[in-house]
Amino acid sequence: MSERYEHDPIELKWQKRWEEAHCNEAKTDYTKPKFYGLIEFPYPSGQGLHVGHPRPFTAMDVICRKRRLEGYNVLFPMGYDAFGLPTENYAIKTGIHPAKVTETNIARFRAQLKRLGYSFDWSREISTADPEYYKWTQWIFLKLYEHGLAYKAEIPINFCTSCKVGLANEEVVDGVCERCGGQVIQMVRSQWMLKITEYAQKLIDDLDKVDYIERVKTQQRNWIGRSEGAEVDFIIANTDDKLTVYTTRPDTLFGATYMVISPEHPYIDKYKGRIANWDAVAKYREEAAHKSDFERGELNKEKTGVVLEGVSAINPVTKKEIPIWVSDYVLMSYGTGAIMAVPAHDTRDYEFAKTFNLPIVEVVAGGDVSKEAYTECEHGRMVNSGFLNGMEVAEAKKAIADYLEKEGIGHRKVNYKLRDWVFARQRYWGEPIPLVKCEKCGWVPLPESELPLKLPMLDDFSPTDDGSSCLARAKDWLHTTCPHCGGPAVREADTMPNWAGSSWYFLRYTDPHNDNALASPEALKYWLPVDWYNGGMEHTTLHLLYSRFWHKFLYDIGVVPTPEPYMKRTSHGMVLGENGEKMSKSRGNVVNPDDYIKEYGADAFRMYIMFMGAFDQPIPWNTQGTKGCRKFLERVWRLQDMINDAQGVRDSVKASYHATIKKVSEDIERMKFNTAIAAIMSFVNDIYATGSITRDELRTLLILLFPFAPHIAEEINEAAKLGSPIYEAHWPEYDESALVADSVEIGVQINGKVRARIMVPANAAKEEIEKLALESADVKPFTEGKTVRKVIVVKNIVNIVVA
RNA sequence: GCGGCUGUGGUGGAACGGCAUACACAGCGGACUUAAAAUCCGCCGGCGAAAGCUUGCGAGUUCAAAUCUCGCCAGCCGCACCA
Repeated sequence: MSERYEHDPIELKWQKRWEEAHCNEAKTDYTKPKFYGLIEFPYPSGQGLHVGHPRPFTAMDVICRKRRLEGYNVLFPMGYDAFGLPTENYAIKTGIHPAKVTETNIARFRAQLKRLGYSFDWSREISTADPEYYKWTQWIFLKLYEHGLAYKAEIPINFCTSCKVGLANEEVVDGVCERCGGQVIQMVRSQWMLKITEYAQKLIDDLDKVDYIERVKTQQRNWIGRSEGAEVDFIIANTDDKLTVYTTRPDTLFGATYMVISPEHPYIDKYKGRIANWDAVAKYREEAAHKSDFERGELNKEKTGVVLEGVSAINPVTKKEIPIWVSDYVLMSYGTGAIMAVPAHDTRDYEFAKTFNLPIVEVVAGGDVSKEAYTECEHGRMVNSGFLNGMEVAEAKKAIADYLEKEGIGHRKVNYKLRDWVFARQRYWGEPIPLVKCEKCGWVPLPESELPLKLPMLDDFSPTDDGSSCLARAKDWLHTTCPHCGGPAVREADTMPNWAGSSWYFLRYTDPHNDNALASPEALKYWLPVDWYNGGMEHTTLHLLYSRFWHKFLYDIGVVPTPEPYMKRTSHGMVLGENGEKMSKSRGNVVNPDDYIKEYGADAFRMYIMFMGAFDQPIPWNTQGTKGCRKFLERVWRLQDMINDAQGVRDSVKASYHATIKKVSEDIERMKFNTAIAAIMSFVNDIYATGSITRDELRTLLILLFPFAPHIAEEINEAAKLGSPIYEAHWPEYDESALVADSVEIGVQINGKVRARIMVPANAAKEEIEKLALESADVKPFTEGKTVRKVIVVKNIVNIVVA
């Protein structure tokens, strides 16, 4: 009898053995076929791992372990996205330096990850907060700056009037400060921006070059939000000045009965002297400043606005004078911050016009504009539109654009919803921006030799009164000399957003200890692109887009060899709390895996996290679940006592054996881990039904199990003396011919309803199956006295159509 | 609001447009045991008297729909300074 299955000693033993064998480290042999598997590196929070982390980690571990057995040189690295807000807030509260906090948190994460038996290449571990790492983050920023992709702009931040601190959107709850409940206002600051919009078209186009799951591509396309339309100039009445709008519907220009500008639009101040109701306008603008773009975009809220009295515009085609309104549903951040309102054919304009009794002029026939806006009108014909009358919408779009361009009052324009990236935070715990402001020379980049520009060691991390980070108080650090002229200069006190370090970390893994470059060209050439990147859907629009942008830039300047960073992108569903809600500290439903690992072992935990549901779907955590997988592993453990003397694979389990190899092999590739495990379970059930197992059957079973539950697989393999350690084994192949049984049962449908099941020879011709089906005793009653109109024979079903 | 997604037994889920409920969890029964646990073997969706009906609801396409299309209803995720 084998000993009882005790997970702790077994798992610790094999973790040590693998480490000593260096079997999970990527080789620098650039002649072998390579596989680069990547998962999103974690933010090392103070709470340690929660059960959501292991889902993608285990999945990619399964894939990478399989790839190694298939003979690939595998790079499966791990690191930490270590800069961030919670660590800094914790430091403000406790006075412990964020670097210290980060170090402690990383140590905990590392220990937890190692305990789970992941086959990470620990020799390549990185942290974005490490100066050796962020040196290159700063280097990339300087390259962006050098190529004109970094610029300063006036951008509002959330500012708590009570704490005197800049707040992240997340920290603003219902318009007030999350911490103190104080009033939050929008405060405009000059901040560094990155021109991601310059890459908008490439970021859309190159989605055709990569193998991302479709919903990721769709979400990226929608986020970038390309639209084709026109910019149109409206003359401000009684001036030579013009107000430019962007519209995707220039064809409806004759229906523009008023205009709306954003509360932040510069024309409000420009025409202050002429605005008769200035007090009302100023008040409205003040109120709008307290709302986020998100709140302002809420459609179901009542439309608000105020008209500019004394300032109006001229519709360039009807020549009519139309009013200009200010409303917060128009955002300064999209288009020109001004719109022409065509209430007959836009839902928001329609509601606004109804609220304020503005004229509604139908310009596309087909709807009923007395009831609602007619927006789905691509095939409608133009009316009330002068020279456009009678045209279809598409035709009218072209005609009006030609007209605008001919008359010089507008032009075709492609617009993107994508906005440039605000690349500055008024925070301490981030990468310093390596620029200084010289009185004489303006903004001057640090020379590469001065990188990394390290964060100064401080004791007090609280921000300053004006919303700057505490770096603004580190005078010794802040005041420096200009690298250009040697005169006095001041460093940038803002730091980079945490997205910076994560935008290129996959490059560093290829050559993590390189002092001379972010990675050597040889390493980049061999390892790139990442073959398979798995991450959460929540990162689809920000992180994934930001890192594609940086990569494309680095490609354009010759630093990286591929135009796209990731060949394949898949996404896992979130692990929700037991109540079905997203796990969060505030909801109090965070589950820590430690307890489960302790009680059931890492193998059982890993199996359950893969077995619990479809990988791409969100799933609530179930405390009971791990137990079932533990029971299964014990069932596998007991196979040791069932080994017989037979050789090879017995005929009695041959079909099942080969089917299992096929199913597990294919399902891992499709990330159908739950059904792969179900197949292994079924095979074990089949083995139990025979009462014994051969050594060859067991060895194969353990190899199939190894990606999911590597420790127990190694242990049984060793204890039963089945051969070399499994990490040195080859992934098994299956015999297609062994899969087919002599005869198969197929269903017979009459008019689409299953009425019978018949046995047919496995390789029977369609005609033969049809004959057997029609002759079946169970089928006869349904066909008697009726005409058989049609018989469809497919794979494992026959459908007989009778009438 | 905008964008993405989901809806199948008591529970988690399975099902290239082709026999709905694989594999598990829970439950029930049997064997073993003085007994219990563990283990092994088996049963196990609902409604209906039955024919049958039944994959959130309602239509459609098809020889055939959980799967495709449209419309509802319900829920989840993201929305640019959380990571």
